[in-house]
Amino acid sequence: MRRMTARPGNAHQARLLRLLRDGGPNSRAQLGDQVDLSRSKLAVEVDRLLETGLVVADGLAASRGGRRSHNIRLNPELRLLGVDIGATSVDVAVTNAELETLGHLNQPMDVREGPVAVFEQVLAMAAKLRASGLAEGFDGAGIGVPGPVRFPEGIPVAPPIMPGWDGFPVREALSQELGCPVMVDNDVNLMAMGEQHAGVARTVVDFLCVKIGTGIGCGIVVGGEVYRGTTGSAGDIGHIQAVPDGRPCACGNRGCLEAHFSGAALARDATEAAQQGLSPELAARLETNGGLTAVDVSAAAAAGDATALDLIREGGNHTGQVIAGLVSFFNPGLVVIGGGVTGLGHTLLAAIRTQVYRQSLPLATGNLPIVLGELGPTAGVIGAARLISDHLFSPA
Amino acid sequence: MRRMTARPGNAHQARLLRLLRDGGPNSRAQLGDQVDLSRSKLAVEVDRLLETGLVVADGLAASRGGRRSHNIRLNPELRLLGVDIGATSVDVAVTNAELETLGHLNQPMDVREGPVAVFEQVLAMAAKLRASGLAEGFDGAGIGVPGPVRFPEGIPVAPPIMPGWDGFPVREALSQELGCPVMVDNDVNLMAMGEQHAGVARTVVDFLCVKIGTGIGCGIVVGGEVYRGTTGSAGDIGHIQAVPDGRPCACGNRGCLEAHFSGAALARDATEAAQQGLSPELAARLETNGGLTAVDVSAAAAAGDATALDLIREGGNHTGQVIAGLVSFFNPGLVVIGGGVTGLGHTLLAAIRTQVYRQSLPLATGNLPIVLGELGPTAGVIGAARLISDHLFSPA
DNA sequence: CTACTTTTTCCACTCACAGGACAAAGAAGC
DNA sequence: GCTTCTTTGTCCTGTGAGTGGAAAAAGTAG
Repeated sequence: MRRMTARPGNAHQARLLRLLRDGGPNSRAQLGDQVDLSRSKLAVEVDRLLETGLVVADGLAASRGGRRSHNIRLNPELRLLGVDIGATSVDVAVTNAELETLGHLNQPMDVREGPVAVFEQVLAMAAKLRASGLAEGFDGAGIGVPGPVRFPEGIPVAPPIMPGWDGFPVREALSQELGCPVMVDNDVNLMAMGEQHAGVARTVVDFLCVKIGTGIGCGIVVGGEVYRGTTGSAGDIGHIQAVPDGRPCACGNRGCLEAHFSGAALARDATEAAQQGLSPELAARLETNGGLTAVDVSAAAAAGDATALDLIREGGNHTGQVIAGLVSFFNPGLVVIGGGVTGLGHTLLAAIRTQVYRQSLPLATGNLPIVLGELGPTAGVIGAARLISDHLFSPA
Repeated sequence: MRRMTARPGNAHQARLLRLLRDGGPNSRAQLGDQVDLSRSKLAVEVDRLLETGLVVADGLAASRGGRRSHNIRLNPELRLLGVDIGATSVDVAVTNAELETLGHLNQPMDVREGPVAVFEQVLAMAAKLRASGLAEGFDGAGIGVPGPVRFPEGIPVAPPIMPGWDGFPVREALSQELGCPVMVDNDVNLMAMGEQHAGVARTVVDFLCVKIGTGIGCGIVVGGEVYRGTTGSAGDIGHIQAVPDGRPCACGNRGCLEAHFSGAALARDATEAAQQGLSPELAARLETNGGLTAVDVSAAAAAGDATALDLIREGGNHTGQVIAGLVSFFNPGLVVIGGGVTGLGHTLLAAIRTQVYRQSLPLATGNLPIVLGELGPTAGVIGAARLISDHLFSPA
């Protein structure tokens, strides 16, 4: 199939495309109910969209008591690529234009190997998905990277955990390789967009999305739009001080949240506890695997190991303390907790909730849900697909 | 003069009104350079605005090398009322539509006396300004109150330091009394709008405005618009924990920023220091005035009193610590420090800067100015006038 | 006084859009 | 099977907004 290069010609068309993306197939009449355009105008715009090939007719809709309407849907052959680059692994997924995941691959990877090696792997994974018949090519790709990004240009800036990526023109390079439009963003922002599109944050306009993985970051959504800050580093909460004169952190300060709780910190604490003989459960796992990760702590906690539970609780307390401050400041309508450590589940959540509800003022917490993300590892790739679809579905 | 009741009829007119407000008198041709409308269209819209009386012709502009253009300006008889209600005093000012202050009154007041008593005083002050010939009536009024506000309705919600104000329909009541449109907002948000309109934040779109007065609050501006949060309590940073297991706070927790540094806390600490004989300077002032306020500390510091300087430095450290966290999270392009304690000046500023620059990451602080507000006590009333003018200058 | 600019008005032409009329297609009731 | 009513889709015309050219008005520069 030849790739679509068309873009909506005006704001009305963009609006319609987004309605079809978010609401699935729709009859012309139903669309008319949602957009406040005259029937004639609507017909003209829909016809134009049909001409571009971005949308297609799709049979007849059920009758609403009179003549049956023709269904309209986004071209089911459109394909978007969602890439979520983490610190230690990468997710690549193919979606249709309605952002339904058609195929998903996850592979371990080390982001420190640099952009060239990583994108070689990403492109190979994309090729694999293509080869399996899911796509013949891509109409757009969204890329998430674990660090701050100069958003308009799609270039990482001074990313602490990604040596070799600073200034690498990710957007341009991948656009060349893939032959389609590409947008790049921080992985945390994409997780927020994913949960907003298909997860727990569907109905909220102002919310925070805290991702606890190798590091800790926070996606900020204001009025339905991701807020990125002046230099693209908004949400970088890993280095907020959680413990005065606490542990030394890689950033040079002491007591940073990330130094006290994150995938990396948790693994280190667990190893230490195992070596000190505090936890037979963890010691056994250390013996077996030759090392411990957050997943081991999670499993130990699930098995009722007291030390593992303590570690999680303590980390949750620190995280909750920082989040409590953010809640007072930002007054969100929802806080989503996600990332690799969601396996820690409700022990973590309970600790965070306790801190936030105790420390923030009632007006801010009164009706504030604090929940785990719904999408798990797919949040990032769905958010990536949504990022690029937002771009494709805006007037040219 | 009969008050203007007209409102712009469409977005173009609203745009023109705001240009005239922010840029002062302008020729038709200059306006044309800024709005991307055809000459004919522009002429039509300007004519309509002239008809409504919102703008008036104002002689001829200087030649730009050819025929001289007619000047257009906002009707100089328009009058806006800006009211900034603090915890212990109230500011009332009259401005023209270009938000130039024509008259300004400040009186001590206790917000705890409740809305009825306070508004009696405010209305008397407004009447005084009217009587002095500055205005014959008001075309709109903006009101700032020291607590969270349900913005659309203009009603304070659960304000901690304003007993008796919870649920009081400020907007409706004052609109009745004054006979003009009224908008109500948190005083901190108004200070931010003031500094944005006429102060240090003129060129920034994302910034924070920290107001240290009786309490501590923070105005948040995102993309040029004030962000108020889900329940209107965004920016309420006074109860973020600054010191673990610190001093007890009125809110029931310990270690809140406000308990360790604010106008009230500073006065208390100074009194204590004076009584313990740590500072002859402060003791003398305590003797003279029978009590100490932040102003006394400020004066003592200016006189070189070591204890006063220490108090300010320590407070600045706590404040800076909290702000450092907010900077990491929000990545603003500017931080403005204002409020009653700006008299503490550069000692305070230096302490805050030290903490922020030390604790936040370089990407966020690299190009981040932290400055004192430029407008002092007029920031609030100018912001109030701007709030209502934004309302008046939007399509009906 | 002439040549050139800038501003302003005037006017004809285009184009988007709303909304009514009508045809097409189906549902519900008899 | 027939009639009546509802919903959907198409066509068409009138209206009003807006553009851009032409020319007049009012300057400046030399």
